[in-house]
Amino acid sequence: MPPSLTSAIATPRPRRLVVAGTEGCATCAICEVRANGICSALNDPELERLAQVAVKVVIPPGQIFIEEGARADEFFNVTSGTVKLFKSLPDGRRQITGFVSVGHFLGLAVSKTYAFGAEAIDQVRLCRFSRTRLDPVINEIPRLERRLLSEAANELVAAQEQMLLLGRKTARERVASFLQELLEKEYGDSPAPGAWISFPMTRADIADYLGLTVETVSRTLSGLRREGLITVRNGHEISIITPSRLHAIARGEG
Amino acid sequence: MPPSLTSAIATPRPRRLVVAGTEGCATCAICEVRANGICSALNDPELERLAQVAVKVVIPPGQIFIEEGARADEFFNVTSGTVKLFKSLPDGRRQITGFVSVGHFLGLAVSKTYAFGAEAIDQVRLCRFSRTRLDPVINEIPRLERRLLSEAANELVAAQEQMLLLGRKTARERVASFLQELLEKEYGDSPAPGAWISFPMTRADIADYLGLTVETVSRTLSGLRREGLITVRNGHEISIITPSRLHAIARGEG
DNA sequence: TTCATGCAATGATTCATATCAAGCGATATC
DNA sequence: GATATCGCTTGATATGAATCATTGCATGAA
Repeated sequence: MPPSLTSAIATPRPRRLVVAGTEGCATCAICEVRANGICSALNDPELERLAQVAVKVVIPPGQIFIEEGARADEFFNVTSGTVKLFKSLPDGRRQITGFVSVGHFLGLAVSKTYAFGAEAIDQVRLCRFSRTRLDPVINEIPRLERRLLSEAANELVAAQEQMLLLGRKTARERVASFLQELLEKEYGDSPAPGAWISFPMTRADIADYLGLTVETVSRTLSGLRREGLITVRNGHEISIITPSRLHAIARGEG
Repeated sequence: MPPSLTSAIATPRPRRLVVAGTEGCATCAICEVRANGICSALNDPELERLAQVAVKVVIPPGQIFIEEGARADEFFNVTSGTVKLFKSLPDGRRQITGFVSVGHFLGLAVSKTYAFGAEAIDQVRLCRFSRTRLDPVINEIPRLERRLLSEAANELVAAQEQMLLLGRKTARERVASFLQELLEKEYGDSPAPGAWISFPMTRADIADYLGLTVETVSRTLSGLRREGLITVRNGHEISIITPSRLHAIARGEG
């Protein structure tokens, strides 16, 4: 009955939050991701202000650093690596609501607790902000709030697209949409046919993201491969031979 | 292959946007929904400022007033009635991403176009704002922006919950979740067992919201009725006999 | 080397939900 | 007053994806 139970159990539940490494960060101004994320909205003095409340942390692969339902008293800004966001049912079924990487921030919460969990897929670097210390900074810098709003609006659009996928698309269309999304993340809207795209998530992650089982994801990828639409290398690198065909499938016109 | 094609075709595609009625609104201060929506964040002079850019409109049932992909140059604030938001596939499959009623605002868009459509279910009253005229007002009133951000965060949480539903819940769990949601909208978290809740959406709407077919929604409701968990009256009123049982089912513990 | 473990692919079978079909009341149309 | 049409329900059947089962291939440990 529960579709993703197996994948949820097969995956070893990573241990509880232990911050693996922290480094002081007095110099957001020279941060390697300054052009991304919330920081891109700020000038030097504002960054200086932000730096005072930021701590850099490193999260090893597989570690959950936001626990569903935990007190939401921290904000994060991803500076490298890939994070999966998820929601779970009591029996272990899991839905991944998004994969986020450099530039994205995490922790926007309505209530006092996080409505979702977050787990590092590969090694992840984050900027961590205490909420109580970040709030006054946000109040001081309207552009920062503007930036958060636009980020939230973006995520909302992505979420609506994903609802369409989960509610109405076939397995084939879902997998095609996922690959399409990878392609867009890498190259924007310029297709670049034949280029290799590598992705860190496992088949189980993809399944939990697309509302399918591991087997269906695997079979569907094999199918697309057999049809000559894609090539797969080492399991975690794909090359999209015919982006336009894939795009058509993703929209249900395949 | 396309699950909701039938329901999409069965539903007569409502005609294009024609604003049915407009009334000037110089008096947001005495607006009946002042306590709700974006207005609740404002004091009298601020409301006065807002009123200058607002127009009240009335939308008849079935009319689409936001067209997917259309230029996004208006904001709306729902003052009465119920609206369904949706996304569609080229072949007509449709996913309803949410039902919104009094207090909600619509039109937060990332790009220059709306990523979703909006259709009135019953008669809907809206406050309409031209985006170009609203933007400066938002800049002037930080609290307004704060309010928009919190609203967006709320919607994001709801969207994640819905992704979990669409990706991982069974038909029974989906319908139970929907009823649960109706109950919460009406009574917050105090169950009020036995009270009648009326809802305006059709079975087809519910199906398109839950990623099911009309038939499955109907059968599932009948099942819950037969089991004595709910009572249905006139098709659009339900009474939840055992809220806790329903809640358990919705979370997959039924 | 051998063994265990995790991840992916694939085949056989089952099952939940879609599809197809029919009927029923309410409301609207001619 | 006959006849559509719409929204909903229910039954019979089909099917796409889940489930169950096996295998292969890495990688890491003993």
